[in-house]
Amino acid sequence: MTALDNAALRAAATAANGEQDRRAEIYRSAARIFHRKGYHATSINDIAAAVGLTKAGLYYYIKGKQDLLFAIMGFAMDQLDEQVIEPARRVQDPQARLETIVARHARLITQDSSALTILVNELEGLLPDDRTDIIGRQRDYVDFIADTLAALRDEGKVVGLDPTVGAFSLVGMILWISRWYRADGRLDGDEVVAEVTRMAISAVLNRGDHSNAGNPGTG
Amino acid sequence: MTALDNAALRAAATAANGEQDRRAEIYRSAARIFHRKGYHATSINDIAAAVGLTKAGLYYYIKGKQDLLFAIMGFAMDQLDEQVIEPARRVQDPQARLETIVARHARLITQDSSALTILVNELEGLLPDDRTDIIGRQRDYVDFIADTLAALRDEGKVVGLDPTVGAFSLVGMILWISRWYRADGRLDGDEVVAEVTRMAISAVLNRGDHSNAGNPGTG
DNA sequence: GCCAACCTACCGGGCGGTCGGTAGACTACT
DNA sequence: AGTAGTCTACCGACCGCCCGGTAGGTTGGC
Repeated sequence: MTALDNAALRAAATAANGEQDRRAEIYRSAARIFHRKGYHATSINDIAAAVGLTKAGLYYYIKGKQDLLFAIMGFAMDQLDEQVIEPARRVQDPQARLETIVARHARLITQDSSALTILVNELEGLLPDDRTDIIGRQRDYVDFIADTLAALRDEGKVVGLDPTVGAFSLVGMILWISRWYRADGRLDGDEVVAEVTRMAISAVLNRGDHSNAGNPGTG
Repeated sequence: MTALDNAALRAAATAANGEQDRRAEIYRSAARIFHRKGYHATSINDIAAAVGLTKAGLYYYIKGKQDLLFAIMGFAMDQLDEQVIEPARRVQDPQARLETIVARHARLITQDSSALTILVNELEGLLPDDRTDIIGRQRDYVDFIADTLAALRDEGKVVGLDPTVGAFSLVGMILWISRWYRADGRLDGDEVVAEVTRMAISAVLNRGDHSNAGNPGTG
C-alpha cells in the first residue's frame, strides 16, 4: 500500500512540501483504481472523488489522464529497476541471480501489485512515444533474464531451453501472481514468493529428462 | 483465425443460412478487435465498420456490447472445455494428463489467442451475473489442474509444492504466451508449445533439491 | 494583497443504443 | 402475368449521457 508514496518525492526534490504528499496520494489512488477497474473504465472523476477533489481540482495536480498513466508506469518500471534489476546485476552467480530476480519481482507483486500490474496490462492506453519508451524498458528486462539463462546454459545447468522462451515464461508465471494472490489468503506473501521461486528455478534447471511411462496423450 | 467460425453454427442448427455466417463473422471480428484494443477502448462503431455495417445495422445481429463480450468469453470457455479439459480427463496417468493440459492449452493460444486472451483480460467488462458464471468456470479449470498436481504428489513425483500455487503458476506461464508469441517469429507454434510444456513439467516435477553454491542474494 | 489550492459551470464530442423507415427478395392470390 | 403483402437485412438521424478537459472565479492562509 505504500508503493507509490515516493513517486513524487523522487521527481521533485523541490520545496519542502505538502503539495508533494497530495500528488503522491493522487498517483497512489489512481494506480489502485486503474488496477481495479482498468484504465479506460476509470474516469477522471473516479480518481478525483477518491482523493476528495472535484475533477477541476484534480487538474491542478495532473496534466491529463494519459500523463497520469505514463507516470504510474514509469514509477513501476523504476521500482523494477531499483528493487529487482539493480540488485540482481550485483549477483555474479547466474543461478543465484535468477533466484534474486524471481524472488524480488514476486515479492514486489505480493506487496503491492497495482502499479506493476498496470505496467503490463494498460500499454495500449499510452501515447505512441510513451508506449515505445515503456516497451523498450520491458524488453530490456526480459533480455536481462534471457542473458542470465544463457549464462546458466554456458555453465551446463540449463540444457535445451531457448533463453527467450524461458525468460518470457518465467515472467508470465511471476506476473500472474497479481491475479490470484490475496494478502488475506491461505498462504502469506513470503510463502508464495518462496513457492514461485522454487518453481521457476526448477522449470529451467535441467537435471535429466522427464520421460513418462504413461501416454503423453497430446494428439 | 478460424477459431470463432463455428460459434454460431453450434448454437443454431436451425435454418440453412447465411445469417449465421454473418453472425459468426461479427463475433470473430469483435474478438479480434477486443483483443487488439481492449474491450473498453473498442467502440460498437469499430466493430460495425470492420464487418461493413453501420452501427444500427450491427444491432440487427447483436443485443449489446456486453452480450457480445459474454458470448465471446463463453465461446472461449467452450473451446477450453472441448479442446483441453475433456481430452485431458480421458488421460489416466497424472503426468501425461498434465502434459496434455499444458500442450493443448498452449497450442490453442498459438493458433488463435484472441478469444482466450479476452477471456482472462476483460472480466471486469461483464455484467455481475455473467462474470460470476465465467469466473466459476475458470476456477473449475484451475482446480482440475490442482487436482492433477495433487495426484502427482500422491505418486511421489511432486514434492513440497502447493497444488493451487502450482496450478496458478502454470496457467500464468501458458496464458502469457499470447503476449509474446508471434506466428511469424523465430520459433513456430509447435516449437513454442513443446518448450513451454517441457518447462511446465520440469517446474512441478521434483527430483532433488536445487541448492546452489553461490549467494542466493535475495535479501 | 497575493498566491496556492481549490470550486462551479461549462464545452465539444463520442459513446451505447433506439427509432422509423426502406430496398429488395420472396410469396400469395387473382 | 400482375400486384399486393410480408419479411429480412439493413441505414440515416437522432437521443441522453458521460467523458476529458477548461475558463474563470473564490477562498483562506501568509
